[in-house]
Amino acid sequence: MTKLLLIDGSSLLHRAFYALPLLSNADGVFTNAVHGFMMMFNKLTAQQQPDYVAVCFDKSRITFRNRIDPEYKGTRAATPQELKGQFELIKNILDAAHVHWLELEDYEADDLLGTLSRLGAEQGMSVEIFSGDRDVFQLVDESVHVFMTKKGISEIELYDEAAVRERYGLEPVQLIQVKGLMGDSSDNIPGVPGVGEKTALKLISRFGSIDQVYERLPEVDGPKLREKLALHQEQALRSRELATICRTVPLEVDWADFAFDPNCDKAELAALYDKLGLRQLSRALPQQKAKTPAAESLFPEEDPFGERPWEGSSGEAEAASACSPCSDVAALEAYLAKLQPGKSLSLYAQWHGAAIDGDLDLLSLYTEEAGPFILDLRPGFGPLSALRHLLEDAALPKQTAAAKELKELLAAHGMQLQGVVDDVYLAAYLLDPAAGDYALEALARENGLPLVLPPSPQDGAAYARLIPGLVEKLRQRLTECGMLELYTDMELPLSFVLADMEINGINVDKAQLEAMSQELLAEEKDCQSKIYELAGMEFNLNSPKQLGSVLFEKMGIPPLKKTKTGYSTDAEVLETLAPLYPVAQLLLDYRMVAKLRSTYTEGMAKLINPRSGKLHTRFTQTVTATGRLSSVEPNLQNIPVRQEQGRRIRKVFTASAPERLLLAADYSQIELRVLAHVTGDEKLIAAYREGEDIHARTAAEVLGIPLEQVTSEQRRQAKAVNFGIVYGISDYGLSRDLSISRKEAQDYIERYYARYPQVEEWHTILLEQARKDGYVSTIFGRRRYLPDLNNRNYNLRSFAERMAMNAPIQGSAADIIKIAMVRLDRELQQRNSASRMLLQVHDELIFDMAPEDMESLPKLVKEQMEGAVSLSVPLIVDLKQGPDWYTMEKILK
DNA sequence: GATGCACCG
DNA sequence: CCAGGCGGTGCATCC
Repeated sequence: MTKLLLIDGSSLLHRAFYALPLLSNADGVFTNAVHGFMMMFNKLTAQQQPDYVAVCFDKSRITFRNRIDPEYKGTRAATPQELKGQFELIKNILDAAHVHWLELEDYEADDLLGTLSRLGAEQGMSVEIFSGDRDVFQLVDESVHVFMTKKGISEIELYDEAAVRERYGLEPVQLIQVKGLMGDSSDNIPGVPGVGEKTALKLISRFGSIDQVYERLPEVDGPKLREKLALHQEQALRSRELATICRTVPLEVDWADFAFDPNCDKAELAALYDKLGLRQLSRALPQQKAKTPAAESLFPEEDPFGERPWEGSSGEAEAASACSPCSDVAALEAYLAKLQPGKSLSLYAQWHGAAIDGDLDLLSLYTEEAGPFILDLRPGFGPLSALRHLLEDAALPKQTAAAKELKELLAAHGMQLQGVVDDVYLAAYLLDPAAGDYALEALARENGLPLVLPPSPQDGAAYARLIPGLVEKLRQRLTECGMLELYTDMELPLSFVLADMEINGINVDKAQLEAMSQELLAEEKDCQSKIYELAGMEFNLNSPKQLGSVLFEKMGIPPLKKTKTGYSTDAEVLETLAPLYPVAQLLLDYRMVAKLRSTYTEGMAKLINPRSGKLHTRFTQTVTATGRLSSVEPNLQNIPVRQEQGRRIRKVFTASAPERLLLAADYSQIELRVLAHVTGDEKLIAAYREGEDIHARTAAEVLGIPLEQVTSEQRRQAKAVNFGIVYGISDYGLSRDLSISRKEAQDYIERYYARYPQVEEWHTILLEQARKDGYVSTIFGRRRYLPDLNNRNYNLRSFAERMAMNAPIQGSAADIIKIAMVRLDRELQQRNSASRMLLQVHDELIFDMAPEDMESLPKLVKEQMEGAVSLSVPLIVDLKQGPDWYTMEKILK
């Protein structure tokens, strides 16, 4: 059978561009996307051996779809400059390779694929479409199949009719109907607001098409959904039109033009590859004629640095050979001899396991004068000592990525890292705290820096050489955003404090922990057998699915709530059922003890460091969107406290010696105090200055009654309202929390705003400004970007609005405690104190207190925390001390 | 890898 | 009524 291969050139070039590091050749021409594209092309054509091939491109941004909806694809970001040029390049390469390509004014590549696949199929050909865009699934039929990129570009998946049916539960052509209903935010196709993929798939699989949905609208479940559909019928039909690939583009096709000959003359292509510095592709040319068997993947994982595309295009063969991992002390000393005093040194460490264990694999160094050096420490740590005088020299400025970990790694070898003036991760985090990932290569690309990483034959790359350029660029951006101080005076100093806290660790009583595990296990089994008895069968209690079917089907208990996938069995449901169904209470008991054992007693016991006998959590400084820290392995920021049985876990956390005590200092209502400050609300400020009970005051204000008459129930409700204000209030959330109707919750909020008009005004102005700026800020200028504030989707927009209202509050509180930590650490160092800061739990600091500090430390901590900043309301810190984290008594200071 | 659930501030 | 008042991590199940 004649085989026609159709390639979505626009989509695949984009895919390749974002999947590969941004590399340029010796002439500064960017080639990563064309490299990736041709690798994919060669692999697929070798595998499939098509008789005809065509590569289709978008011609321009404006197409016939813009006449249907002027906003179509209106939200698309501009194509990056580094990619734009590669579209011309790839067309030249395709010409040189004698591969037919086409583009047509007014149409997208998809439409050309749709039309050519139809024409090919009509000619009796078997058609394969290769794309990175799922929209082409609608073209799949008996004779048209789709190859879709998966996970970047290294894997490809084949979709035939059966595969599409399996994935979506629908016929391929019905996907047009689905997209009409759900829309597509990336193409700016509106769809029906409030209808997502789940609902759309459900509707189409039941009714078959949008037309049938509307024909049989009364049969659709749910009045709200019916209303939404009815309201947006026109938009749904228009969205479907936009989503439909045109299969009747006026094309004059002479199949002879499409003929693909792998053995044609490649001289011109080879010359072009050489000119572009695409060595790997160039080398593959002659072999390609001999039809090499297809490789498993484009970039085999087992040799991640061996055949990467930047090899050969770096134009730095000398530097490359000079920076293979090296463990030779003489070579290192020769390198160090080239350094000039006072010039900064860039450092990048690679290690395995926890950094505090010091298992360094590679340490990459870079200086402008001496270039890169990769120190291979896997054979042993001996060579590291040659660096001691440099690493400990505070006068030698050092630029790093992950300074906290580097400090820890070196501390494990008895070295005190000094002189760190930059950490690109912290800088990048401040610039976009929601990004989530700050890999050096990606940072270099995003910041428009040429990525010239010489390869190294084994398994290291001279990453340190990326650091100086990044530092320059990121510092410049921080300055522009007014965040440089946040970087130099808060995050960077804090990272060293955190390193010491992690290295120090916290003492735990392992024997007690293990005894608790045993007790909990016994209790768990007890609950388990009782539940089995009541259920009349045995099943997996930890499976919400099995549990749901036992409770709500077999036992006939009424299901109160559903989740996306089935019955809800969460604590709220079980608590409601508990008075009537004893099994519900048993399940709650079971869940509690199972949680305590698996996560806390057993989970933590596994993480005790065998050398120190302590728990060394890691504080992550670049994870939260608001500026808070988080804690992992183990998470010591969520040790149980609210219920007595869980709270007992705290007994295992003890001071590091019998004569010492733990000191806990927590800010009282710091977030509400920050709210009072940022809103400038007179009533809130007055209440805090008077030292009033803020929740009771809120109840009195909102209910219009005297403070003395507020009942405890009214106070509880007011407390929930205050939380709501901090979290970004919504009537839905408050109604859930207080088990009241939405209307009543709305009422509460309105009355709150009426009594605290400056809070309402702050919310209004904040959102207005944030919609314009695209971000909100803390008191200290820390930003959070919220692009969804202008999203057309109500849910996404509302979500962003709540984040906007919460982030300045939560983030400012995080800033304040960070300031206190940095200052307290300095004070302790200055005093040469034997007391240690151990933990931070968002609004609380835990110290291990030396006997001689028992008078002074509580005073110092209180002073420093309360005086970290001066707000328009006082900050109050409460202190407790005791031999363990459970047995704590208030200190009156 | 996503989901449900449970723990914290 | 698709799921939600904010910010996290960890365990277990299921796909």
